[in-house]
Amino acid sequence: MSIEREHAAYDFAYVQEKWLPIWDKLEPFKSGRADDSRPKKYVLDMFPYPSGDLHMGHAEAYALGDVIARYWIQKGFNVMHPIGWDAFGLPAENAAIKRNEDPRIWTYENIATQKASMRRYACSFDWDRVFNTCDPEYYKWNQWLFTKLHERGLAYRKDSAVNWCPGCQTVLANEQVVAGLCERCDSAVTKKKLNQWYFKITDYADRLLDDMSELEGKWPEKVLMMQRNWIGRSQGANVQFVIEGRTEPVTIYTTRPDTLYGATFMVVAADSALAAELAHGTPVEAEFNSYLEQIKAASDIDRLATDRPKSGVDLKRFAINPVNGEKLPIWASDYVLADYGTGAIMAVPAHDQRDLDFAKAMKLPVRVVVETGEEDPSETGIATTGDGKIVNSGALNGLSKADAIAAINKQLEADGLGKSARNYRLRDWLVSRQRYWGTPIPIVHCEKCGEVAVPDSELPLLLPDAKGLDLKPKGQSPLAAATEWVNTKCPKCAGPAMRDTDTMDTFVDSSWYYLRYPSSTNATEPFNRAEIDTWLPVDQYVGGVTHAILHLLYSRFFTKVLYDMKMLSFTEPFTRLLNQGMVVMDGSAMSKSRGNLVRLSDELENHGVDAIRLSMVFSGPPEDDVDWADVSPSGSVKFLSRAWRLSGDVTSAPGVDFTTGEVSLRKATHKALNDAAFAVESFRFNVAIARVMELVNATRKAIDSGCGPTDPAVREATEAIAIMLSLVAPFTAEEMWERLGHKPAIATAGWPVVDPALLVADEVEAVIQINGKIVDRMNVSPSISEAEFEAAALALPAVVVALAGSTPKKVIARAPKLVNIVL
RNA sequence: GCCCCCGUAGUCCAAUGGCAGAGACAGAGGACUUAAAAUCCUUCCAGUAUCGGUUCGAGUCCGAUCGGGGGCACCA
Repeated sequence: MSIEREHAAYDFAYVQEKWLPIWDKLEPFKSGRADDSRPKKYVLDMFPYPSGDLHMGHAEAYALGDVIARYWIQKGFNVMHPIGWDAFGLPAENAAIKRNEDPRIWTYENIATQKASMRRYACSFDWDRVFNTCDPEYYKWNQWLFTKLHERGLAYRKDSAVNWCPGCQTVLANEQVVAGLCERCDSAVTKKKLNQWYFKITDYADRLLDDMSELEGKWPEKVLMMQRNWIGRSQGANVQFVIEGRTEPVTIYTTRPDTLYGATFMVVAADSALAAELAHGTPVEAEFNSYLEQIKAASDIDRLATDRPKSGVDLKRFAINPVNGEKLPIWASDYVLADYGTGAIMAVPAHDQRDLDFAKAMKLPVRVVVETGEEDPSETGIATTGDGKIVNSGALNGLSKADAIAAINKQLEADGLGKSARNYRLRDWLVSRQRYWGTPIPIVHCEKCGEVAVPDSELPLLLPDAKGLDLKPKGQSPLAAATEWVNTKCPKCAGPAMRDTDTMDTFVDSSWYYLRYPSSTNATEPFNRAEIDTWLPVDQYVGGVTHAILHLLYSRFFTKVLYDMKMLSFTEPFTRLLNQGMVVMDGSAMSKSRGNLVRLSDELENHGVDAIRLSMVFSGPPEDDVDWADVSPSGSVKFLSRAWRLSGDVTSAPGVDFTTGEVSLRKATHKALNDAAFAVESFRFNVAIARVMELVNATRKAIDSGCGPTDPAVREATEAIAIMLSLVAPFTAEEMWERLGHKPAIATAGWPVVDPALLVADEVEAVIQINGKIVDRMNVSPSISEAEFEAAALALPAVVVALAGSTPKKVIARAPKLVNIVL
């Protein structure tokens, strides 16, 4: 590469090749160790899944994370900005089946590819801290944590109707079912009765909800909303109903105990044990059984259809309403869920739409007990849910909804018939998976001892070799076929026992990985407490909103569990969160089938790394989607070479005294540094770049038609531009830095100190309004007093004319910007 | 059905309740050039979805409507 070419024009390809090996040697992003006295920052990007090479979405996410990490480094912080790979999971396994090879091969190949691409993309990662979740050194601690949760009763097995994906041939967590479809393969999810492992996240529902107050203003409001919604806490009451011919009463859950007198029937979930019991031995048992079969056959999609007619079976049994002794018929229906509340409800058709729909379909009575002023629900078919005066309700008559709830709760409690209760939409986290490429569950099943955890000394429990195993999904874990692996000895009694053949949901892997980076090679513990206390919690987490519920909720859960285990001193893992938008094309998500896929490698080839990074960051607010059709990478190239050209025009020597420079350009420089810093800290990266563009324009003007290239202010401005650009366009910035006579790496050059004296303007143009309309302007000193300012405004000829001798009603003066005279 | 967010030039987007325009894309014109590219300069374009309110003053706050996006969804 000749010198001539280097200086002829900005050549991004040449510059990229030039600096990478130099940076490899300098390692500017190695986070400081114990003796580093700089204040610490932990900036974390969500780690990628190695599904192939990096794509446009990665390019955006990592560009944004890089701006933040590089900014704090420039600001003098000891920044840890690590990366790793979320490497277990189905895509690898599916690829392995297709190619008939070990999923390890595909996974580690892709990791190598992505790693090389990240290096070329100039990500400011600390490469010493890398790990992959499929490394036995990592998943060993997954297993260790599983046994700790097991010890505490937070990992348990139960029989339950679980979400089953017929495509992936595995169970799914609630969180992985989106609108009745498998989030991965879009197959219609069905129900299957299975014995599976769960984590008891519901024990933490209240804390997961209440601790969110601490994240207010630091996490996107949207994410907090989604989590609140997902946890779905509801306040109500449990009420006992005596059942004719049954010794035990049945407890129902209601949020409207004030409407107890309006109950006209009871409904139990058709797929609950209670329903089966109530139907058993009655004349309707056959009818009930065939109804149950029908329900089981229905997919989630059918269940979720909004206009689905109500169905059910009259069990010909009766419950006694505890408040008035009325006999209520008991129905079994699928509109009541077996796993929410108690699986049984009192139906108040007048004031609940679902109950009303059911009552209409089954010709059951409707009784109004709250006068809301709306029309009769039995006429309109619309249940009235608002507040009003209670009627037809004995002692509650005349009360408001809130008062009635308080009164009836008190009464029920006194009579021992009920008490206030809470319920949650959140269910326990189903963690078993019937697939190969994941962490083996470290449990041995012994006929004598039951479930026995694999002892710490035997961890990691390695995945059996994929060779010889049929990985094709068949509803049972492929591990079951590894007979030598499965058949083992009970760690407790040494008798013959069998290993659990399921693997863990990969979300277990990502629920604590951020704790591993500070001591990523630690062989004796999952994470080192001293390192954790230094670096954690994560100061800034950056990632997609797709993980708003799953990953972020699970991570918060794990953190709280580890806190309870006294392994951590904090209860929230991520202090601040930034959700970047998606990269789309012409308004819709990129996909091969849509034919609007933009290849990152092509874009990098055509415009260079810096221009792509700049385009991503400049396109708009980071949380908005980037529509690639709206951005102009060639515009970014143009701007970068414009900035680069400045560095060749500067003629003063490095180290020249800036204070002798031309003042107006100096002011522009210091204002840009100040404003850009503020913009970066408030995640308005696009605005920060606009400030740099302004300064580039001002510097260009100063060189061409102002103070000229010899002025120290021109050097000061150009160096500031290079440093600010280093956050988003590291190659261009480094090249500028060298041309300005400095040594690499600019990444650690430091953000120039802003001189507050240079932030004050000499003169400000003030606006003079009469009744809010602008009549004149005047130049004033920024330090002018309010009184002086007002007097000057009133003395303006335009104002004197407008006033015509009259006295203004009111004068609002906001020195030094505005005077509003009210007539 | 319930909840949340967002509507600013042709486009992407700025604007602590105080001059609607910071920045860019696209367009137009000019300088340089034999010409083109590149570069530099200049320039057109909206009154902030609609209606009402609060205020000396509203893109910004409040209410309603319309439009767009998102979340949850038979959770009693």
